[in-house]
Amino acid sequence: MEVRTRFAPSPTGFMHIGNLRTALYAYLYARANGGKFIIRIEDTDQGRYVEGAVDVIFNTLKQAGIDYDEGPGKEKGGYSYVQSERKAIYKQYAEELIRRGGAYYCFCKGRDMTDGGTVKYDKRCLRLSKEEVAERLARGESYVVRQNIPETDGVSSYTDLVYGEISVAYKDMEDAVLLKSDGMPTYNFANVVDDHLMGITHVIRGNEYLSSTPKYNLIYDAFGWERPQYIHLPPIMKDKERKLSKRYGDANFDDFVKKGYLPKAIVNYIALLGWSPKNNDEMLSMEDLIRLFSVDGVNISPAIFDEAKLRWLNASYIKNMSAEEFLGAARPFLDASKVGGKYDYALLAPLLIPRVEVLSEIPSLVDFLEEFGEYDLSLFTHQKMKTDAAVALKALEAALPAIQAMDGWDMTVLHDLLAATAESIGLKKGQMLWSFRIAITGHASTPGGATEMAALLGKEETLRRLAYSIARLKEGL
RNA sequence: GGCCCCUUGGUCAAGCGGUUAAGACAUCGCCCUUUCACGGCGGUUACAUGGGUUCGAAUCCCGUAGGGGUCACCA
Repeated sequence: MEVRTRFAPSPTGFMHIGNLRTALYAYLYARANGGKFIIRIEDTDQGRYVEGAVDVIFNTLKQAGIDYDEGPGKEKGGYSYVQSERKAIYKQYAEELIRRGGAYYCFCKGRDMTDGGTVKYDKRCLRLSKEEVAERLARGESYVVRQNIPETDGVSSYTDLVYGEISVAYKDMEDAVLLKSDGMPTYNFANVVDDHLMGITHVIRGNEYLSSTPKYNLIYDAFGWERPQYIHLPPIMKDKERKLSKRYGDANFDDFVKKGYLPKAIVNYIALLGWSPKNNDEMLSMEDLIRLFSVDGVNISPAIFDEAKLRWLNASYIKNMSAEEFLGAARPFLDASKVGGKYDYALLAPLLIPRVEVLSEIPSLVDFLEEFGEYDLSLFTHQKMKTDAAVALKALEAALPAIQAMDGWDMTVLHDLLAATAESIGLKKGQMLWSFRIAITGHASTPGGATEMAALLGKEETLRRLAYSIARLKEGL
Protein backbone atom coordinates (compact mmCIF):
# COMPACT_ATOMS: atom_id res chain seq x y z
CA MET A 1 0.00 0.00 0.00
CA GLU A 2 1.20 3.48 -0.84
CA VAL A 3 2.49 5.50 2.07
CA ARG A 4 0.72 8.81 2.55
CA THR A 5 1.77 11.32 5.19
CA ARG A 6 0.61 14.82 5.89
CA PHE A 7 1.64 18.03 7.52
CA ALA A 8 -1.35 19.75 9.06
CA PRO A 9 -0.46 23.15 10.49
CA SER A 10 -2.76 25.75 11.95
CA PRO A 11 -2.36 29.17 10.42
CA THR A 12 -1.64 30.95 13.66
CA GLY A 13 1.39 33.03 12.80
CA PHE A 14 4.93 32.08 12.01
CA MET A 15 6.55 28.83 11.06
CA HIS A 16 8.15 27.54 14.17
CA ILE A 17 11.28 25.42 14.01
CA GLY A 18 9.52 22.57 15.78
CA ASN A 19 6.71 22.57 13.26
CA LEU A 20 9.17 22.69 10.43
CA ARG A 21 10.88 19.61 11.75
CA THR A 22 7.56 17.79 11.98
CA ALA A 23 6.86 18.76 8.38
CA LEU A 24 10.33 17.66 7.36
CA TYR A 25 10.03 14.22 8.95
CA ALA A 26 6.58 13.67 7.44
CA TYR A 27 8.00 14.68 4.08
CA LEU A 28 11.08 12.51 4.44
CA TYR A 29 9.06 9.51 5.54
CA ALA A 30 6.84 9.81 2.49
CA ARG A 31 9.72 10.33 0.09
CA ALA A 32 11.89 7.65 1.65
CA ASN A 33 9.06 5.19 1.09
CA GLY A 34 8.05 6.31 -2.35
CA GLY A 35 4.84 7.76 -0.96
CA LYS A 36 2.86 10.97 -1.13
CA PHE A 37 3.11 14.04 1.06
CA ILE A 38 -0.03 16.04 1.71
CA ILE A 39 -0.61 19.44 3.23
CA ARG A 40 -3.79 20.28 5.04
CA ILE A 41 -4.64 23.57 6.69
CA GLU A 42 -6.29 23.20 10.09
CA ASP A 43 -8.17 26.43 10.56
CA THR A 44 -11.17 25.28 12.51
CA ASP A 45 -10.56 27.79 15.27
CA GLN A 46 -11.91 30.97 13.76
CA GLY A 47 -10.57 33.01 16.67
CA ARG A 48 -6.95 32.07 16.08
CA TYR A 49 -6.77 32.68 12.37
CA VAL A 50 -3.98 35.05 11.38
CA GLU A 51 -4.01 36.86 8.07
CA GLY A 52 -1.18 35.80 5.79
CA ALA A 53 -0.19 32.86 7.98
CA VAL A 54 -0.91 30.35 5.24
CA ASP A 55 1.50 32.17 2.93
CA VAL A 56 4.18 32.01 5.59
CA ILE A 57 3.72 28.26 5.79
CA PHE A 58 4.05 27.76 2.07
CA ASN A 59 6.96 30.17 1.72
CA THR A 60 8.81 28.42 4.48
CA LEU A 61 8.27 24.98 3.03
CA LYS A 62 9.44 26.22 -0.32
CA GLN A 63 12.59 27.79 1.08
CA ALA A 64 13.24 24.64 3.06
CA GLY A 65 13.04 22.58 -0.11
CA ILE A 66 9.96 20.62 0.95
CA ASP A 67 7.51 20.08 -1.88
CA TYR A 68 4.12 18.39 -1.66
CA ASP A 69 1.88 16.25 -3.78
CA GLU A 70 -1.55 17.27 -2.61
CA GLY A 71 -2.87 20.24 -0.70
CA PRO A 72 -4.14 23.75 -1.21
CA GLY A 73 -3.40 24.65 -4.83
CA LYS A 74 -2.89 20.98 -5.64
CA GLU A 75 -6.34 19.54 -5.03
CA LYS A 76 -6.50 15.90 -6.11
CA GLY A 77 -9.46 14.15 -4.57
CA GLY A 78 -12.04 16.66 -5.71
CA TYR A 79 -12.16 18.12 -2.25
CA SER A 80 -10.57 20.95 -0.33
CA TYR A 81 -7.52 20.58 1.90
CA VAL A 82 -8.61 23.49 4.08
CA GLN A 83 -10.69 22.36 7.02
CA SER A 84 -12.87 25.43 7.27
CA GLU A 85 -14.12 24.63 3.80
CA ARG A 86 -15.06 21.12 4.82
CA LYS A 87 -17.58 21.94 7.51
CA ALA A 88 -20.43 20.01 5.90
CA ILE A 89 -18.33 16.87 5.72
CA TYR A 90 -17.65 16.84 9.44
CA LYS A 91 -21.31 17.36 10.26
CA GLN A 92 -22.29 14.46 8.08
CA TYR A 93 -19.71 12.19 9.70
CA ALA A 94 -20.62 13.36 13.18
CA GLU A 95 -24.21 12.33 12.54
CA GLU A 96 -23.09 8.96 11.33
CA LEU A 97 -20.92 8.51 14.38
CA ILE A 98 -23.93 9.31 16.57
CA ARG A 99 -25.95 6.65 14.74
CA ARG A 100 -23.17 4.20 15.37
CA GLY A 101 -23.15 5.00 19.08
CA GLY A 102 -19.69 6.54 19.08
CA ALA A 103 -20.93 10.02 19.89
CA TYR A 104 -23.97 11.89 21.16
CA TYR A 105 -25.57 15.31 21.22
CA CYS A 106 -24.85 17.41 24.26
CA PHE A 107 -26.70 20.54 25.27
CA CYS A 108 -24.73 21.37 28.41
CA LYS A 109 -23.35 24.88 28.62
CA GLY A 110 -20.47 24.95 31.07
CA ARG A 111 -19.07 22.25 33.26
CA ASP A 112 -18.44 21.88 36.91
CA MET A 113 -14.99 22.84 38.05
CA THR A 114 -13.34 21.90 41.32
CA ASP A 115 -10.08 23.24 42.64
CA GLY A 116 -8.36 19.91 42.16
CA GLY A 117 -8.52 20.49 38.45
CA THR A 118 -11.14 19.61 35.89
CA VAL A 119 -13.56 16.88 36.61
CA LYS A 120 -14.71 14.55 33.88
CA TYR A 121 -17.91 15.33 32.09
CA ASP A 122 -20.60 13.12 33.58
CA LYS A 123 -22.24 12.05 30.30
CA ARG A 124 -25.59 13.36 31.43
CA CYS A 125 -26.69 14.15 27.87
CA LEU A 126 -26.01 10.58 26.83
CA ARG A 127 -28.99 9.58 29.02
CA LEU A 128 -31.36 11.93 27.23
CA SER A 129 -34.17 10.14 25.45
CA LYS A 130 -34.21 10.10 21.67
CA GLU A 131 -37.41 12.11 21.79
CA GLU A 132 -35.99 14.82 24.00
CA VAL A 133 -32.90 15.15 21.83
CA ALA A 134 -35.01 15.40 18.70
CA GLU A 135 -37.23 17.99 20.32
CA ARG A 136 -34.39 20.18 21.54
CA LEU A 137 -32.68 19.94 18.18
CA ALA A 138 -35.92 20.90 16.43
CA ARG A 139 -36.28 23.83 18.76
CA GLY A 140 -32.90 25.04 17.51
CA GLU A 141 -31.13 24.69 20.82
CA SER A 142 -27.39 25.05 20.56
CA TYR A 143 -25.47 21.82 20.95
CA VAL A 144 -22.14 20.11 20.62
CA VAL A 145 -21.36 16.54 19.69
CA ARG A 146 -19.35 14.57 22.19
CA GLN A 147 -17.38 11.40 21.77
CA ASN A 148 -18.90 8.51 23.68
CA ILE A 149 -16.10 6.77 25.54
CA PRO A 150 -17.10 3.27 26.68
CA GLU A 151 -18.03 3.08 30.35
CA THR A 152 -16.45 -0.33 30.75
CA ASP A 153 -13.10 -1.21 32.28
CA GLY A 154 -11.26 -1.59 29.00
CA VAL A 155 -8.11 0.04 27.71
CA SER A 156 -7.29 1.38 24.29
CA SER A 157 -3.80 0.54 23.06
CA TYR A 158 -1.74 1.11 20.00
CA THR A 159 1.86 0.69 18.94
CA ASP A 160 3.65 3.89 18.13
CA LEU A 161 6.49 3.37 15.67
CA VAL A 162 8.79 5.45 17.87
CA TYR A 163 7.48 5.03 21.41
CA GLY A 164 6.24 1.47 21.27
CA GLU A 165 3.06 0.37 22.99
CA ILE A 166 0.87 3.03 24.57
CA SER A 167 -2.22 2.13 26.57
CA VAL A 168 -4.78 4.35 28.21
CA ALA A 169 -7.76 3.10 30.19
CA TYR A 170 -11.23 4.22 29.17
CA LYS A 171 -11.78 5.60 32.62
CA ASP A 172 -8.94 8.04 32.05
CA MET A 173 -10.48 9.44 28.91
CA GLU A 174 -13.14 12.05 28.65
CA ASP A 175 -16.05 12.52 26.28
CA ALA A 176 -14.34 15.23 24.30
CA VAL A 177 -16.24 17.66 22.14
CA LEU A 178 -16.07 16.61 18.50
CA LEU A 179 -18.27 19.21 16.92
CA LYS A 180 -18.42 22.67 18.44
CA SER A 181 -21.59 24.69 18.81
CA ASP A 182 -20.52 26.83 15.85
CA GLY A 183 -20.61 23.71 13.71
CA MET A 184 -16.83 23.51 13.33
CA PRO A 185 -15.11 20.28 14.30
CA THR A 186 -12.41 20.17 16.95
CA TYR A 187 -8.95 18.82 16.19
CA ASN A 188 -10.01 15.55 17.81
CA PHE A 189 -12.58 14.94 15.14
CA ALA A 190 -11.39 16.79 12.04
CA ASN A 191 -8.08 14.98 12.23
CA VAL A 192 -9.57 11.54 12.31
CA VAL A 193 -12.09 12.23 9.58
CA ASP A 194 -9.61 13.95 7.30
CA ASP A 195 -6.79 11.51 7.85
CA HIS A 196 -9.16 8.74 6.93
CA LEU A 197 -10.73 10.50 3.95
CA MET A 198 -7.34 11.57 2.64
CA GLY A 199 -5.93 8.09 2.99
CA ILE A 200 -3.21 9.00 5.46
CA THR A 201 -1.32 5.84 6.36
CA HIS A 202 1.19 7.32 8.79
CA VAL A 203 0.34 10.08 11.19
CA ILE A 204 3.48 12.01 12.09
CA ARG A 205 3.14 14.68 14.74
CA GLY A 206 4.44 16.00 18.05
CA ASN A 207 4.28 13.76 21.09
CA GLU A 208 1.78 16.01 22.83
CA TYR A 209 -0.74 13.73 21.11
CA LEU A 210 0.81 10.54 22.40
CA SER A 211 -1.67 10.02 25.22
CA SER A 212 -4.76 11.27 23.39
CA THR A 213 -4.23 9.02 20.40
CA PRO A 214 -6.07 6.06 22.00
CA LYS A 215 -9.12 8.29 22.08
CA TYR A 216 -8.80 9.04 18.39
CA ASN A 217 -8.40 5.36 17.68
CA LEU A 218 -11.75 4.73 19.31
CA ILE A 219 -13.30 6.98 16.69
CA TYR A 220 -11.65 5.03 13.88
CA ASP A 221 -12.97 1.87 15.48
CA ALA A 222 -16.51 3.23 15.85
CA PHE A 223 -16.56 4.09 12.16
CA GLY A 224 -15.09 0.74 11.28
CA TRP A 225 -12.12 2.45 9.68
CA GLU A 226 -8.60 1.15 9.63
CA ARG A 227 -6.34 2.93 12.11
CA PRO A 228 -3.21 4.59 10.73
CA GLN A 229 0.31 3.98 11.97
CA TYR A 230 1.61 6.58 14.35
CA ILE A 231 4.98 8.27 14.57
CA HIS A 232 5.12 10.67 17.47
CA LEU A 233 8.07 12.99 17.74
CA PRO A 234 9.78 14.23 20.90
CA PRO A 235 9.85 17.99 21.37
CA ILE A 236 12.70 20.34 20.57
CA MET A 237 13.71 22.13 23.75
CA LYS A 238 15.25 25.49 24.54
CA ASP A 239 16.77 23.99 27.68
CA LYS A 240 16.07 21.07 29.95
CA GLU A 241 12.72 22.38 31.09
CA ARG A 242 11.46 24.64 28.40
CA LYS A 243 10.22 23.73 25.00
CA LEU A 244 11.53 25.85 22.17
CA SER A 245 8.61 28.11 21.44
CA LYS A 246 7.52 31.47 20.22
CA ARG A 247 7.19 32.58 23.80
CA TYR A 248 10.94 32.40 24.23
CA GLY A 249 11.68 34.17 20.98
CA ASP A 250 13.61 33.65 17.80
CA ALA A 251 12.54 30.13 17.13
CA ASN A 252 11.01 30.88 13.77
CA PHE A 253 12.52 29.79 10.52
CA ASP A 254 12.41 33.36 9.21
CA ASP A 255 14.30 34.69 12.20
CA PHE A 256 17.16 32.32 11.49
CA VAL A 257 17.23 33.24 7.84
CA LYS A 258 17.33 36.91 8.75
CA LYS A 259 20.22 36.23 11.09
CA GLY A 260 22.17 34.86 8.20
CA TYR A 261 21.63 31.12 8.42
CA LEU A 262 21.24 29.32 5.12
CA PRO A 263 17.95 27.44 4.68
CA LYS A 264 19.88 24.29 3.77
CA ALA A 265 21.86 24.48 6.98
CA ILE A 266 18.75 25.02 9.06
CA VAL A 267 17.00 22.06 7.48
CA ASN A 268 20.09 19.91 7.88
CA TYR A 269 20.41 20.84 11.52
CA ILE A 270 16.81 20.27 12.52
CA ALA A 271 16.82 16.94 10.69
CA LEU A 272 19.53 15.92 13.14
CA LEU A 273 17.54 17.04 16.18
CA GLY A 274 15.69 13.90 17.05
CA TRP A 275 17.00 11.66 14.34
CA SER A 276 20.37 10.35 13.25
CA PRO A 277 21.47 8.37 10.24
CA LYS A 278 23.12 4.99 10.56
CA ASN A 279 26.27 6.16 8.86
CA ASN A 280 27.03 9.04 11.22
CA ASP A 281 27.19 11.66 8.47
CA GLU A 282 26.18 15.13 9.54
CA MET A 283 26.39 17.28 6.44
CA LEU A 284 23.33 16.06 4.62
CA SER A 285 21.49 17.47 1.63
CA MET A 286 17.77 16.90 1.17
CA GLU A 287 18.62 14.07 -1.23
CA ASP A 288 20.82 12.48 1.42
CA LEU A 289 18.10 12.87 4.03
CA ILE A 290 15.55 11.18 1.81
CA ARG A 291 17.92 8.36 1.09
CA LEU A 292 18.93 7.88 4.72
CA PHE A 293 15.74 8.61 6.62
CA SER A 294 14.23 5.78 8.55
CA VAL A 295 11.96 5.74 11.52
CA ASP A 296 14.20 3.57 13.67
CA GLY A 297 16.70 6.42 13.67
CA VAL A 298 14.13 8.69 15.30
CA ASN A 299 14.93 9.42 18.90
CA ILE A 300 12.56 9.06 21.78
CA SER A 301 13.75 11.79 24.13
CA PRO A 302 13.65 15.58 23.81
CA ALA A 303 16.53 17.37 22.11
CA ILE A 304 17.87 20.74 23.16
CA PHE A 305 18.39 23.18 20.34
CA ASP A 306 22.09 24.11 20.19
CA GLU A 307 22.78 27.19 18.14
CA ALA A 308 26.53 26.62 18.34
CA LYS A 309 26.16 23.47 16.31
CA LEU A 310 23.86 25.19 13.84
CA ARG A 311 26.59 27.82 13.44
CA TRP A 312 29.14 25.17 12.71
CA LEU A 313 26.93 23.57 10.09
CA ASN A 314 26.17 26.95 8.57
CA ALA A 315 29.89 27.76 8.44
CA SER A 316 30.52 24.42 6.77
CA TYR A 317 27.96 25.17 4.10
CA ILE A 318 29.51 28.58 3.53
CA LYS A 319 32.98 27.08 3.16
CA ASN A 320 31.68 24.80 0.46
CA MET A 321 30.31 27.71 -1.55
CA SER A 322 31.98 29.24 -4.56
CA ALA A 323 32.68 32.98 -4.41
CA GLU A 324 29.67 33.56 -6.64
CA GLU A 325 27.34 31.49 -4.51
CA PHE A 326 28.63 33.19 -1.42
CA LEU A 327 28.07 36.66 -2.79
CA GLY A 328 24.61 35.66 -3.85
CA ALA A 329 23.74 35.00 -0.24
CA ALA A 330 26.01 37.59 1.35
CA ARG A 331 25.35 40.62 -0.88
CA PRO A 332 22.45 41.97 1.20
CA PHE A 333 24.61 41.84 4.30
CA LEU A 334 27.53 43.53 2.54
CA ASP A 335 25.27 46.21 1.14
CA ALA A 336 23.95 46.88 4.62
CA SER A 337 27.45 47.30 6.06
CA LYS A 338 29.59 50.43 6.01
CA VAL A 339 31.51 49.19 2.99
CA GLY A 340 28.24 48.81 1.09
CA GLY A 341 28.95 49.17 -2.60
CA LYS A 342 32.39 50.67 -2.07
CA TYR A 343 34.78 47.77 -2.35
CA ASP A 344 35.32 45.03 -4.83
CA TYR A 345 33.09 42.31 -3.38
CA ALA A 346 34.89 39.74 -5.49
CA LEU A 347 38.07 40.55 -3.57
CA LEU A 348 36.20 40.33 -0.26
CA ALA A 349 34.47 37.01 -0.91
CA PRO A 350 37.46 34.65 -0.63
CA LEU A 351 38.60 36.44 2.51
CA LEU A 352 35.19 36.19 4.11
CA ILE A 353 34.25 32.64 3.18
CA PRO A 354 36.52 30.87 5.68
CA ARG A 355 35.81 33.46 8.37
CA VAL A 356 32.05 33.89 8.34
CA GLU A 357 29.88 31.48 10.30
CA VAL A 358 26.64 33.43 10.07
CA LEU A 359 26.09 36.03 7.37
CA SER A 360 25.07 38.71 9.85
CA GLU A 361 28.69 38.79 11.08
CA ILE A 362 29.82 40.31 7.82
CA PRO A 363 29.47 43.99 8.77
CA SER A 364 31.60 43.65 11.89
CA LEU A 365 34.25 41.89 9.81
CA VAL A 366 34.50 44.53 7.10
CA ASP A 367 33.46 47.83 8.66
CA PHE A 368 37.04 48.69 9.62
CA LEU A 369 37.72 49.30 5.96
CA GLU A 370 35.67 52.45 6.29
CA GLU A 371 36.35 53.20 9.91
CA PHE A 372 39.92 54.18 10.66
CA GLY A 373 41.64 56.28 13.28
CA GLU A 374 42.35 56.60 17.02
CA TYR A 375 43.22 52.96 17.46
CA ASP A 376 45.23 51.75 20.42
CA LEU A 377 48.99 51.92 19.79
CA SER A 378 49.57 48.91 22.01
CA LEU A 379 48.29 46.82 19.11
CA PHE A 380 51.78 47.19 17.67
CA THR A 381 53.16 45.16 20.53
CA HIS A 382 53.17 41.50 19.73
CA GLN A 383 55.23 39.07 21.77
CA LYS A 384 55.66 36.35 19.21
CA MET A 385 56.44 38.75 16.38
CA LYS A 386 58.87 40.65 18.58
CA THR A 387 57.26 43.91 17.66
CA ASP A 388 56.35 47.04 19.56
CA ALA A 389 55.68 50.69 18.79
CA ALA A 390 59.38 51.54 18.30
CA VAL A 391 59.94 48.69 15.90
CA ALA A 392 56.78 49.62 14.10
CA LEU A 393 57.83 53.21 13.62
CA LYS A 394 61.15 52.15 12.20
CA ALA A 395 59.49 49.73 9.84
CA LEU A 396 56.81 52.11 8.66
CA GLU A 397 59.13 55.03 8.09
CA ALA A 398 61.18 52.83 5.81
CA ALA A 399 58.13 51.38 4.07
CA LEU A 400 56.37 54.63 3.27
CA PRO A 401 58.86 56.08 0.78
CA ALA A 402 59.42 52.66 -0.77
CA ILE A 403 55.71 52.29 -1.47
CA GLN A 404 55.46 55.84 -2.78
CA ALA A 405 58.10 54.95 -5.29
CA MET A 406 56.21 51.86 -6.40
CA ASP A 407 54.76 51.58 -9.87
CA GLY A 408 51.26 50.19 -9.90
CA TRP A 409 49.67 48.16 -7.12
CA ASP A 410 50.65 44.55 -7.46
CA MET A 411 50.49 42.56 -4.25
CA THR A 412 53.29 40.21 -5.11
CA VAL A 413 55.48 43.21 -5.76
CA LEU A 414 54.32 44.87 -2.55
CA HIS A 415 55.05 41.76 -0.54
CA ASP A 416 58.56 41.48 -1.93
CA LEU A 417 59.12 45.18 -1.48
CA LEU A 418 58.14 45.06 2.18
CA ALA A 419 60.31 42.01 2.76
CA ALA A 420 63.30 43.70 1.13
CA THR A 421 62.73 46.92 3.06
CA ALA A 422 62.59 44.99 6.33
CA GLU A 423 65.84 43.28 5.55
CA SER A 424 67.55 46.54 4.63
CA ILE A 425 66.89 48.01 8.07
CA GLY A 426 67.63 44.82 9.99
CA LEU A 427 64.07 43.72 10.72
CA LYS A 428 62.39 40.39 10.18
CA LYS A 429 59.70 40.12 7.54
CA GLY A 430 57.13 39.26 10.20
CA GLN A 431 57.88 42.41 12.15
CA MET A 432 57.34 44.51 9.08
CA LEU A 433 54.13 42.78 8.04
CA TRP A 434 52.62 42.85 11.49
CA SER A 435 53.33 46.54 11.93
CA PHE A 436 52.15 47.32 8.43
CA ARG A 437 48.85 45.52 8.85
CA ILE A 438 48.11 47.22 12.16
CA ALA A 439 49.06 50.57 10.67
CA ILE A 440 46.64 50.36 7.79
CA THR A 441 43.73 48.71 9.58
CA GLY A 442 43.93 49.68 13.24
CA HIS A 443 42.66 46.21 14.13
CA ALA A 444 44.32 43.31 15.88
CA SER A 445 42.56 40.84 13.72
CA THR A 446 41.46 41.37 10.17
CA PRO A 447 40.00 39.12 7.51
CA GLY A 448 43.31 38.64 5.82
CA GLY A 449 46.99 39.51 5.99
CA ALA A 450 48.83 42.78 5.34
CA THR A 451 48.94 42.66 1.57
CA GLU A 452 45.37 41.43 1.28
CA MET A 453 44.20 44.39 3.30
CA ALA A 454 46.35 46.74 1.24
CA ALA A 455 44.81 45.36 -1.93
CA LEU A 456 41.35 46.16 -0.68
CA LEU A 457 42.24 49.66 0.45
CA GLY A 458 44.12 50.65 -2.67
CA LYS A 459 47.43 52.46 -2.88
CA GLU A 460 46.23 55.92 -2.05
CA GLU A 461 44.31 54.93 1.08
CA THR A 462 47.14 52.65 2.17
CA LEU A 463 49.60 55.53 1.98
CA ARG A 464 47.22 57.87 3.78
CA ARG A 465 46.74 55.42 6.66
CA LEU A 466 50.46 54.72 6.77
CA ALA A 467 51.25 58.43 7.11
CA TYR A 468 48.58 58.79 9.79
CA SER A 469 49.98 55.86 11.78
CA ILE A 470 53.54 57.17 11.56
CA ALA A 471 52.35 60.50 12.98
CA ARG A 472 50.48 58.72 15.76
CA LEU A 473 53.51 56.66 16.64
CA LYS A 474 55.78 59.67 16.74
CA GLU A 475 53.54 61.53 19.07
CA GLY A 476 53.01 58.37 21.16
CA LEU A 477 56.72 57.86 21.71
C1' G B 1 -3.22 15.80 41.52
C1' G B 2 -4.77 11.47 37.75
C1' C B 3 -2.98 9.42 33.31
C1' C B 4 0.94 9.00 29.35
C1' C B 5 6.08 9.56 28.24
C1' C B 6 11.35 10.64 28.94
C1' U B 7 16.56 10.26 31.58
C1' U B 8 24.42 8.13 27.92
C1' G B 9 29.72 14.01 28.53
C1' G B 10 27.90 21.28 28.53
C1' U B 11 24.84 19.95 23.67
C1' C B 12 23.40 16.44 19.59
C1' A B 13 24.08 11.29 19.48
C1' A B 14 25.82 5.72 18.59
C1' G B 15 24.79 1.58 21.61
C1' C B 16 19.52 -2.96 21.59
C1' G B 17 23.16 -8.66 27.60
C1' G B 18 29.94 -9.33 27.10
C1' U B 19 32.74 -2.56 23.62
C1' U B 20 39.20 0.32 26.06
C1' A B 21 31.03 3.30 26.06
C1' A B 22 31.63 5.49 18.88
C1' G B 23 31.28 10.10 16.28
C1' A B 24 29.98 15.45 15.94
C1' C B 25 29.50 20.53 18.20
C1' A B 26 31.51 23.25 22.17
C1' U B 27 35.89 23.58 25.25
C1' C B 28 41.35 23.17 26.26
C1' G B 29 46.41 22.37 24.34
C1' C B 30 49.89 21.79 20.28
C1' C B 31 51.20 22.34 14.98
C1' C B 32 50.63 25.30 10.51
C1' U B 33 50.68 30.63 9.77
C1' U B 34 52.67 37.97 8.13
C1' U B 35 46.99 38.77 12.14
C1' C B 36 42.30 36.39 12.60
C1' A B 37 40.37 32.32 10.50
C1' C B 38 40.69 27.60 7.66
C1' G B 39 43.21 23.03 8.22
C1' G B 40 45.91 19.06 11.00
C1' C B 41 46.95 16.47 15.69
C1' G B 42 45.86 15.51 20.74
C1' G B 43 43.42 16.10 25.71
C1' U B 44 39.27 16.83 29.51
C1' U B 45 34.17 15.42 30.12
C1' A B 46 28.75 10.67 30.22
C1' C B 47 25.38 5.63 31.21
C1' A B 48 20.08 10.12 37.13
C1' U B 49 19.55 6.80 41.54
C1' G B 50 18.40 2.30 44.59
C1' G B 51 17.12 -2.64 44.22
C1' G B 52 16.59 -7.04 41.46
C1' U B 53 17.22 -10.89 37.03
C1' U B 54 21.88 -12.86 34.98
C1' C B 55 28.23 -15.98 34.93
C1' G B 56 27.86 -10.92 33.02
C1' A B 57 23.71 -5.02 32.52
C1' A B 58 24.16 1.63 29.69
C1' U B 59 21.25 -2.33 27.53
C1' C B 60 15.83 -6.57 30.82
C1' C B 61 12.30 -5.88 35.43
C1' C B 62 10.61 -2.98 39.79
C1' G B 63 10.93 1.27 42.88
C1' U B 64 12.80 6.44 43.73
C1' A B 65 14.20 11.19 42.02
C1' G B 66 14.16 14.76 38.26
C1' G B 67 11.93 16.50 33.70
C1' G B 68 8.20 16.83 29.81
C1' G B 69 3.18 16.11 27.92
C1' U B 70 -2.05 15.84 28.74
C1' C B 71 -6.54 16.43 31.43
C1' A B 72 -10.43 23.27 26.47
C1' C B 73 -16.49 24.17 22.34
C1' C B 74 -6.84 25.22 21.00
C1' A B 75 -4.59 22.57 17.83
